[in-house]
Amino acid sequence: MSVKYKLVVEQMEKEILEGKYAFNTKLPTEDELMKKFDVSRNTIRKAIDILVDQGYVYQVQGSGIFLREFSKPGCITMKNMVGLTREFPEDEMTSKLLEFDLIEADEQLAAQMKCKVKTKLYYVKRVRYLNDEPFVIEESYFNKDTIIFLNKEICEGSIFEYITEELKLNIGFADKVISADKLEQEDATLLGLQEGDPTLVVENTVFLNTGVIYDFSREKFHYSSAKLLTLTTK
Amino acid sequence: MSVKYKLVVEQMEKEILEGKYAFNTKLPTEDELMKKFDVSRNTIRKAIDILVDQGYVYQVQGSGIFLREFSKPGCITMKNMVGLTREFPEDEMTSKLLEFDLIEADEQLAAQMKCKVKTKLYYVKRVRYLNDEPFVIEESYFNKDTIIFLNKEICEGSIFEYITEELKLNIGFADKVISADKLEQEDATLLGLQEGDPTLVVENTVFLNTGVIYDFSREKFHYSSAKLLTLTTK
DNA sequence: TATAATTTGTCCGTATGTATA
DNA sequence: TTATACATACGGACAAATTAT
Repeated sequence: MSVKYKLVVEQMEKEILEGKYAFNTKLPTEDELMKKFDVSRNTIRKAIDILVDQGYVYQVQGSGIFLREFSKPGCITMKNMVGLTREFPEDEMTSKLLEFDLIEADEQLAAQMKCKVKTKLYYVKRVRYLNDEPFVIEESYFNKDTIIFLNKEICEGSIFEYITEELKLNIGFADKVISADKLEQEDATLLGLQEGDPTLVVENTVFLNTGVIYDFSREKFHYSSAKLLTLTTK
Repeated sequence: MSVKYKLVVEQMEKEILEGKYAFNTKLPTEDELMKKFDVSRNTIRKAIDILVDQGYVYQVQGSGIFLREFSKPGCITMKNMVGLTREFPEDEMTSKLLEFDLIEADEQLAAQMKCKVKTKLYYVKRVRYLNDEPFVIEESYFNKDTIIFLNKEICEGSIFEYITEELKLNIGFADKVISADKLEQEDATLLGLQEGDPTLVVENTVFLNTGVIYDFSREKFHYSSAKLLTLTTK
C-alpha cells in the first residue's frame, strides 16, 4: 500500500491543515511538486485533482494552484460517504442505541434497497449527541445477505469500521437525498423539540464497489444545529 | 472547442440517456471505447472519470464499467453550480421578480461575500414556480465590482447566461450550505404555507475561476416538494 | 501594447501492477 | 491458472491562459 498519488495527497493535506498556506495564495507549481515528491507530472495532477475535488484547492490555467477556503465551521461535509464522527474534532460525539432488530423488508424497503420483499434486514435506531445535546436520529437497514452478522455491541461502536475491517467489504459510493420535514411527536421528543418543528432529513443509499446496496439509512437532524456542506467544481 | 474527452462524455451521456444500457450492466471496456472514439486510453479514462463523478457509471477493477442508477425523479442534483431550469425537463418552471435593488453590503453580507462593508451589491428576490405551484424563494446578492451591470430584464431571463455569455466571466466553483428552518410569515405566504412551517434552505457562495466571490444567494424551498440529491464516490 | 516566459490543460504512447472472471 | 480489464505510473509534446518583461 504505497500508492504514490495517495502519499502526495496525504502530505499536501497535512501541510494545508497545518496552515502552511494562506487562503487564495499560490501553492508550489506542478513542476515544483514533481521535484519535491520525485514523481511524474501525471501523478502530481492526479493528486491535485483529488484535492480540488475535496475542496482544498483550485487551479487556474496559466497561473497556478491556490488554496480555497474550506471547512465552514460546524458544517458536515457531504463528501464523506459515511460516519460523521471526525467532522467535529473539538466536540464530543456520543450515541445511544435505541433499537436493534432483525426484520423482513416490506415493499417500500425492498424498493429502496433493490432487494426482494421479506429479505432479512438488520434494523438499527440510534440517537447521536453533540456535547450532550441531541443532534441526529439515525435509522439504518443493513441487508443481511451482505452484512451477514451484526449485534448490539458492534452498533455501539463503529459499524463502518466493522464492515471495512472485519468483513473486509469494499464500500463504493452512496446516494444522499436531502429534504426538510415536520417532526412527529416521538422523534421531536428525542431531539428535544416540539411536534411539527422542522427537521433536516438525509436518506442514504450506500453501495459496495460492486454496485450492491448493503445499507439504507435515514438521518433526522436537529434543524437549528445541523448544517450540511457540499462543494461543486466545474 | 473540440476537446476530445468532452466529446466522448457528451456522446456517452447521450447514449446512456437514450437507454442504450440497462442498470448494473456492462458498458464497453476502456479498450473498446478507445477504438470506438479513436482516442488514447488517457482520454477515455478522463471521460469516464467525469461520468463517474456525475453519477452515471461506476468502475470495478478487473471487471468493467457499469451503469449506475441515476437521477432519482424529482430530485435537484447538487452537482450543478447554478440554474435548476434543466432539472425538470418535463415540467414548467416559471419565475416572478419580486425585488430588484442596488444596495450596500452590511457587515454580515460583507463577511459572507468577503468584500468590504458598503460594497455595492445588486439584490434580486424571485419566486420560482413549478407547474404554477410555488417551489422556491431565491434571494441573490451580486457584487457590482464583478457584475458591473444588471437590470430587471436580465433578472427575468437567465442571469447565469448573461454572466457567462455577455460578460464572458468564467464561473469556477461554489459552496452550498444546506439547512432546515422555520418559515417567517412573509416567506410562508409566498410559498403557500403557514408561518412556522419547515423550509429547506440552501446558501450558495459562487466563485469565479479566479477565486473571487461574485454571488451569494439563499434559496428557501417548499419543504414537501423539494428534494436535493448528492452523490458521493470514493 | 506586444512579446516572451511561466503554468496549467489536453493528448498521446508505453509499461507494469492488481482485481476479477 | 490464465486471460481480461481497470489502476498506477512514467515519459513526451503541444495548446491555451496568465503573468512578467
